Amino acid sequence: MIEPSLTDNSEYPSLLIVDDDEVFCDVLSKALTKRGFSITCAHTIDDALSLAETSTPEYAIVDLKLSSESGLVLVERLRNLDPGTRIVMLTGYASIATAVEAIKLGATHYLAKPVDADEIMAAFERTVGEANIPISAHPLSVGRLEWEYIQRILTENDNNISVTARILNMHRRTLQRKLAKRPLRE
Amino acid sequence: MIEPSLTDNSEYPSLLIVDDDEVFCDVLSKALTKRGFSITCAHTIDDALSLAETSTPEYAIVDLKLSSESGLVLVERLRNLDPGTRIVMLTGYASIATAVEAIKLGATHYLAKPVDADEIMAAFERTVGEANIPISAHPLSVGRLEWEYIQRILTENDNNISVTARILNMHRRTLQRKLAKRPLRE
DNA sequence: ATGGCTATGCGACAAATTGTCTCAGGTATA
DNA sequence: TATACCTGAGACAATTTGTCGCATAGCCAT
Repeated sequence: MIEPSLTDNSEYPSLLIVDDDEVFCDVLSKALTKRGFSITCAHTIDDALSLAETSTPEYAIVDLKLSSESGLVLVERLRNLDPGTRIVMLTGYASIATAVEAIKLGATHYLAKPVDADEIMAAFERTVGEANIPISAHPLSVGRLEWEYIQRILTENDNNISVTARILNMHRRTLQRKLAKRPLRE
Repeated sequence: MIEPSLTDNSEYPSLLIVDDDEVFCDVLSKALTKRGFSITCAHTIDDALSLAETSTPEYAIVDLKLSSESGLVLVERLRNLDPGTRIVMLTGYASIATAVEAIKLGATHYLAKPVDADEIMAAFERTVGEANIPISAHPLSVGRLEWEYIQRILTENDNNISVTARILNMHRRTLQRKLAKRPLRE
């Protein structure tokens, strides 16, 4: 738990980091402080919300997988508190399905870990249409395709693992194990 | 179920398919006609735009990779013509970056090929949050998805097993064995 | 509160699939 | 002919799945 910046009249823009990995929070916190932000950290959704209710941050970095809950709900809440908040979703378990959800919920951008502080900064600044997004030359590997597909069906089924396993005609234990692994890059 | 347009003289909702693969357009066109849409196809951005300017479609399916250009610009244009148009972006070269951009530009959803017609329908109806009417149409099993995907990449590479295995990041021996087996039913 | 139903996480072991290495052709091209 | 690809296939180890089982938790109706 980190102390909230009670006085928001700081000359630095406020930035809330929400990630259950404390080490990650610390490292990122330092890197962004150096870049001129006033950082606050939270490790759970509840903490993040109470901090945000006290003083809504101008920027937020939210991890998708917060222990048991999904950071997606937090994106929605933060945006309800202040539609002007710029939110970057960050995750080691990135998928197209969750990226789509995050953006629909109002996230400014969605990045896959590992990222460095500069990429995050760039993500905050980015607006639609300005960047020329390159279309990947190579199709997804079969492993990655499977991951994306699983994530999509899972999302469509409210993250219900049992239901998804049945739909996909795969053993629940197997699905469990696949989800526990990190997605392949590329 | 999707309701027919009130303004259009047709009793069926209009749907514009934009993909440079003519075969794909034809197949999809038939499948969606059967499901009660009034289909128009275009293979280039320019064609799509002039068609859309004449009569803006209620729904659109846009491929990301249109020969040289990016389907992303088309999403933007279609939305400018009519913000009510529901657009699903479809692609064989999916990536998180383009998915994020597509949604920001106003696409309703973003799907990686292969998909079947029912999944596209579901995508049109899908809104944020979750829990829509879980349409019984069960999606492909992972095995089936993989099979279709492999077949597509294989065809794109002139049936060269070695090349395909490399692209798919899988061992040639494994691909060999997968191909030796039958196409999965279901 | 109790039972019924379902979802979930995870250990353990067998069954199946993959990765790896190998060899033996086949085909094209310089 | 030498070189550089492709291909199918055998053998064996390394991994991944399928199948159990069990304990816990939430929800709902009795």
